[in-house]
Amino acid sequence: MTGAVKRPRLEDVAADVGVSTASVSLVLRGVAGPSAGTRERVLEAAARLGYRADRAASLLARRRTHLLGVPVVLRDAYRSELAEELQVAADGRGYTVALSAVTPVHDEQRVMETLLDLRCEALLLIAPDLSPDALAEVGARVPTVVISRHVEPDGFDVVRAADDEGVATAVDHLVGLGHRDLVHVDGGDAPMAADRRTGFLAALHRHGLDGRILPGGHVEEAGARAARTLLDGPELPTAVIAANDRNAIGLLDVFIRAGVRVPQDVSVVGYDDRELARLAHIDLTTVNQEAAEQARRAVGAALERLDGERTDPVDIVLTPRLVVRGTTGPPPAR
Amino acid sequence: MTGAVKRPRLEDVAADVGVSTASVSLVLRGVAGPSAGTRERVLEAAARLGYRADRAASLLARRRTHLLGVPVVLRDAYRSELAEELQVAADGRGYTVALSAVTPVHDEQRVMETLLDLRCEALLLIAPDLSPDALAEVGARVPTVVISRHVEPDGFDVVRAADDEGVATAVDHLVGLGHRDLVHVDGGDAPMAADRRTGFLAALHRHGLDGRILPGGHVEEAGARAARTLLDGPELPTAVIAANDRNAIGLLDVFIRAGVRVPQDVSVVGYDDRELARLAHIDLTTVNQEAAEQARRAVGAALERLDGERTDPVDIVLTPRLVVRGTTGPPPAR
DNA sequence: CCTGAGGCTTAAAGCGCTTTAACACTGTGT
DNA sequence: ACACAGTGTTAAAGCGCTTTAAGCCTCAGG
Repeated sequence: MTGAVKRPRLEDVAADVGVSTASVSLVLRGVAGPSAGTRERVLEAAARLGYRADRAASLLARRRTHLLGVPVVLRDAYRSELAEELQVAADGRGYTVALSAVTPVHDEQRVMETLLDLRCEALLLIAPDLSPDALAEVGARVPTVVISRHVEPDGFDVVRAADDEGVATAVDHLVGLGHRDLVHVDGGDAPMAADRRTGFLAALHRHGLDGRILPGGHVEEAGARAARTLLDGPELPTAVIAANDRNAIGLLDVFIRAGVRVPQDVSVVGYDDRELARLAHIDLTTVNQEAAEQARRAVGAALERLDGERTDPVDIVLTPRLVVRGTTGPPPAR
Repeated sequence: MTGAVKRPRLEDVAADVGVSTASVSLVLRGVAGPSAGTRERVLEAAARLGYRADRAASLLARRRTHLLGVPVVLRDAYRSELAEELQVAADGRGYTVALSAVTPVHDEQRVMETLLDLRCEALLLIAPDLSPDALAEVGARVPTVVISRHVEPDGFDVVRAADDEGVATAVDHLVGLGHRDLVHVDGGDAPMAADRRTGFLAALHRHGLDGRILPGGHVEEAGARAARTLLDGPELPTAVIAANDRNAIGLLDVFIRAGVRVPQDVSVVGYDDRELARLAHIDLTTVNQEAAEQARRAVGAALERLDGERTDPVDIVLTPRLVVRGTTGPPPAR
């Protein structure tokens, strides 16, 4: 039953109160002008009639839409979480987030077009796979913020957490516990993998140590594979820093099935601090990327551009935070 | 750089070609009328100028928006996957999906309002938590389809997979393998849990058997807890059917850490067939809910209402499909 | 040669809201 | 009394597109 009760228009409210539509519009948007009396009567009538502004008409008339476009990869928990935080952050600043899913049949480009058709005023891209050139092109068209990806700002802003520092805190923690033989299972060709690799090596060098890097990937399967490789090797390292939490989960799973005790035999560190890592039976030491803060900064950066407060691109780099849980401990005595 | 190059308007294309905006509009929407010559010239000019219709204006003028609203719980992989499938299905029928996230600060009601403000013509609700009354209220306002939830259609349509049948296929499979002592770790007070419980018991009864039900929940933690309970009990069942895949993963994790072999000592079945279940080292036998098909049916149901082809509510029930993998096998010899 | 039909095209009236310039009024200072 | 600054309010002009009725041709038939 499509209760086809026509929704009330501004005009209906105006007629009810006995003022012009201009006054009603002014009151409803909280613009100064109308008297307290008018204000009150308009608000009462609007509430009584259940009036809700027609967004399409409103957008058409005013030049602003107050819509921020966010392409989202629903299969990726980290990106989904960030999208959620973006919506919260945008809401707090009076903006609405329009989400559109990147799927096998809707690539990033296509989703951005859809979002622009909806008249989003800015695009917030969460760890996009686009090339720097493609990003620059987008940035030239519409205010754009790239989130959680290390890329040179070029007509667009960047907000990210320092992956190298994040890995370094993990290294420091492990070395502090006495570990000397560390392995990093990397994220393959994922965008952030390079920084994590260099961060790993650089941190070890600072301690006068060297370390091994094992090719990995960003999903459980890759961690599992890496674990098997390690188990087949001559000697297990005393600690492993995984590319991310999913990778770490796969790693843990295979270790445990093989009878390797964590952290007694080997310590494991993840990355992302996903919900999964916090579960009692996983209890994974990991690195938190401050998603909420990244989201707030990203929305802030977009609004600065929209408000014309800034035109130069910025690169906002946050410091990740190590969360120590139960999968790390002193190395086994040799 | 907000390359503030004003986007071309219909009028610009019309001027370029030397015809009226009406003709251009007609051509661009593929409406019969304009001659082949006009058609061609308009299309050429539109492409050359990079014209894209302003959706807000277009929506305002025509009464339709071709927008379907989907509230999505980003933290829930099953719902996210369904949202993705909905977008694909809608796209195939010429509609666009507007997604909005349900977050701690945006409850389902609020998200629906946002979506309606964007002028979505229908709402597709994925396993909503709303009460039947609340759903009926929504359905009275706007064409609504409830997906993946067993609820009496009441002014809205329902598309779902039969949870009881799904569990029954799992039971049949296990009993066929020789199992006689089955346990179901349920989904607590999640909406689908009840059907899975009754399906479990009914299927066993058909085989002349009885079974135990353990209180659970829909996340890994609940499965882990249930596993500990079972390990502490007098005797392990030979097979466990979990509330869903996440629950099963938690269960498996604890079993494996305790040295229980799967499936040699105990068989485990999940529900949902999430990506995780397919991983080589998990290889979980589980029940697939045909998300893509549910999505197609849901979009179809919504469009039927929008096109006025149907006003009576429907309840479309699909049959889930058991996917046999490596966590199920014959029971241990006693 | 006139009429009517049929094919194209377009003028113009919205869609529901925002915004600006102009128009009352009041009261204040001179 | 008179100009002058507020204060409140509104008429009216869009925003960019769709849609309908009317107009203009051309051509076949009478």
